[in-house]
Amino acid sequence: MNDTRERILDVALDVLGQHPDAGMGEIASAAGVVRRTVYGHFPSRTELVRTLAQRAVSEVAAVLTEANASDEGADAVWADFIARLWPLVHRHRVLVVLRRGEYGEEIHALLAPVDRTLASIVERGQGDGVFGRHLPADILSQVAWAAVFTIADTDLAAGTAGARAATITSLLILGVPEARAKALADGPGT
Amino acid sequence: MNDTRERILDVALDVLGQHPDAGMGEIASAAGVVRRTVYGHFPSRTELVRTLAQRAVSEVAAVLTEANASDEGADAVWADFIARLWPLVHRHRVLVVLRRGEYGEEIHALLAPVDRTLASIVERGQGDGVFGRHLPADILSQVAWAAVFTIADTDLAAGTAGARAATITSLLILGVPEARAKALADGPGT
DNA sequence: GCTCAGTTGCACACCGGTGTGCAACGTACG
DNA sequence: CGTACGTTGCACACCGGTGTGCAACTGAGC
Repeated sequence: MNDTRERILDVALDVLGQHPDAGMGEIASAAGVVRRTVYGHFPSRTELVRTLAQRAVSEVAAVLTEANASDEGADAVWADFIARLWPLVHRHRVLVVLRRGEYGEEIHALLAPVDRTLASIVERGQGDGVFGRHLPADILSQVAWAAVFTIADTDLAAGTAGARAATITSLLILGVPEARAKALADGPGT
Repeated sequence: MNDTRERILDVALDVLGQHPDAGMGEIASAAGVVRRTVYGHFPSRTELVRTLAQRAVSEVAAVLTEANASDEGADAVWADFIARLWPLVHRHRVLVVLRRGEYGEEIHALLAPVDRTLASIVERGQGDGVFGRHLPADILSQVAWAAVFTIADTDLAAGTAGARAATITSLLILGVPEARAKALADGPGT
């Protein structure tokens, strides 16, 4: 089957997210296939990880674009983004995990456009007074972003509770008052 | 010299913090010593990492105990803790980094008392109404704690700006209003 | 029934890191 | 001066993961 390749990529995303040092053997058996078969689809482990990372980044970039298309305030855009992102947050866990170690440089480069968009949203929010100025926009966006993954690693990961928690927490980091953060997390409208 | 052992531990802390997969050779040369010498002080890489982790954890535990000894409010205790922790935050980077991968279990166990104390502080704060209830105390403390290290990884790491940013951000996560957070970050008094 | 693509199950060479053994060296301390 | 300890610079065996080669098998489509 040609969807073997797809299955390998999907499984590798999970496996590497949990255990970034997993070898080709581990990935292969998780995909219900033999190590040799993986090499039939990807010339090297590096190449597998590369395509994996590209796929994950393009998915998050798409979600971000959708959320950013709205003409809502920066806080609503952020909340919308986190809500959309949540169902596939495990697909990015691998990016966060892989960002340290061998592939760090490469993934950082792939993520650069996303980082920039995030920073611009935060910057706009700061300009409008809905976000705080306790940190420069680029760093602030990174910290808020990272918190989402921290929460994804907790017990809350499953269910909608996680999405709500991630949204509220990241908004708090951005300097949004608690009441407003909760309102944004609950109702998609203003 | 017998302080060779100390130097190895110190250097390993930095090296592994930056690059958790560093080998004995890398650590050795960073310590200005030959690989064989490291094995003269530590029977195995595992043992090196173990003593390293114990040392780092006991340092942070000491700082936490100091901060927690005060009878201030939970928010002031937290701010005090982060301020004290900041100068040696790089010594824990290694713990955070190592928490994923091979030594995860072990480090998690070492950190358990710290985690518990942190959670109890947050719980007290929630009871007093100074911290929010958007997350259960144990998870909330972990997220706030993790944010400190996220900030430590940014450009702000050096200087007092980082300490201030880390304190404010973690307090925001805990649900402290921005004005109060800034006040706590600036003045040690109420 | 034949073909062909994908898969399997070995075999192998290679590499890098680990941990050990041992002889030689230097030097601080008696 | 001599000795004793820490360090050095090899040597080596071992292990686990990578990537390749090749023959055999399977199964779906012609």
